[in-house]
Amino acid sequence: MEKQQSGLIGRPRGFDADEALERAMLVFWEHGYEGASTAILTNAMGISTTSMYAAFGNKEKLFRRVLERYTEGPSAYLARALEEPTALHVATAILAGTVRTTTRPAHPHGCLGVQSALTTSDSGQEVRDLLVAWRNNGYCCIQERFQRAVDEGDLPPQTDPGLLARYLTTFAYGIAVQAASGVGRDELREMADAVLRNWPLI
Amino acid sequence: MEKQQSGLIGRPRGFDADEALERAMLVFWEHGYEGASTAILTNAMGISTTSMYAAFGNKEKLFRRVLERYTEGPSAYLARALEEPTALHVATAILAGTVRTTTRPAHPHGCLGVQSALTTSDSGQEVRDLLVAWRNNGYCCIQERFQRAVDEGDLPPQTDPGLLARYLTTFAYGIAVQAASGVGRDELREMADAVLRNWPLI
DNA sequence: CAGCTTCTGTAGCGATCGCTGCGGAAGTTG
DNA sequence: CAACTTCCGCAGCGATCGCTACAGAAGCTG
Repeated sequence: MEKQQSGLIGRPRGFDADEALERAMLVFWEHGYEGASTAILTNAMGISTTSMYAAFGNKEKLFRRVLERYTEGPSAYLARALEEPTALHVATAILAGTVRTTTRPAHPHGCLGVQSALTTSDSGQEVRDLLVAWRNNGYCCIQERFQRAVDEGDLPPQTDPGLLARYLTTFAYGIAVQAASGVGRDELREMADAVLRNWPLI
Repeated sequence: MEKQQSGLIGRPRGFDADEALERAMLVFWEHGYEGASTAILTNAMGISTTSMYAAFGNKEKLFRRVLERYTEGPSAYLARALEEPTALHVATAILAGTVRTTTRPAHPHGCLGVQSALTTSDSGQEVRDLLVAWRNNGYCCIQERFQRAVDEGDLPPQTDPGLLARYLTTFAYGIAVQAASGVGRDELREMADAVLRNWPLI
């Protein structure tokens, strides 16, 4: 159902699934999971509802694919940041990436992983939980990275890696909300710079 | 339509409008503006849809009333905080109030003003804009308070009140997202304390 | 070409959305 | 009590929700 299983037999798909996912991502990003109706989604994707359901299963599965794409695309700065040599470099890359991604011109403002389903109706609870897990996963990766920094002597030994990761993610979430509210890139970057001048705060 | 205009003539309202608003607030707080259906709202309020429309006009007007109630109730810590004698006291009261309100047991977690309509469908844009304005109003009040602190010599003269207010609100929004994601009160309070130990950061 | 598989456009499913017309019930004023 | 005003339960409005059955079109393999 979800993908062509026989491979090359039959009529091939008449649209680029990758580009359709990209367009769906922008709709979910702007309107949220429940705010994006299948009609708006399929219209933006340039395909019929039938094609969307044949290719992706249903709306929730489409969103899960979109979230994967978001993680490997606009949010990929996080994975790259974790590979920076020092905790300060990590934090710098995360905040710079957050500001850049949440205020990109001609893109929806804010963070898809934050604003897509902070609250939902009962039928959206699973997606809400999915995004809670998504954010928590990011937090855990940062925490582990900071723990490594402590072990390596990059951060003071009395540093609490969990608390420091909580501080950094809290700030990043706040930037996402500010961006979604229309606050400009320059102001957010200036603020992030001030935070980094006082690193590590905790 | 919205309220009894003749005063005492006719059959009096059969429910407590204040308590109905309180219950509606909890529903909007938990499910967001669009995630809270009129059926769930009226059921929680204990009244029929007809009564709700007669008393409050429509769903959007009900939400506006709820937002006023939220501002004067759970979010009243902000107005009180602005009256604290020093900028540090202001910031301390704001962060303490944010943590307390967003993690109150037996209440929805997070901040109604942040999570009710970060993203919406087209029909919810007005409420989304309303909450953007609500958050911006809070920011402006804090900025003006910090400007006063600079004028009074409470903050260093080179301090940028706008940037400092942006920093504080960003952190508060981040706390709200963390709380909505299930992060506990103690951890958030510990983090807020660390931020306040480094005040003013900017 | 024939025969097969898959895709896609139309049309519409049941359910829910926000909202309302209507008539009887309920409480107030003389 | 009668007359009046307002409230509220029932029922249902048109629109939209996520989703799907169906059949013909389209492209593959022989």
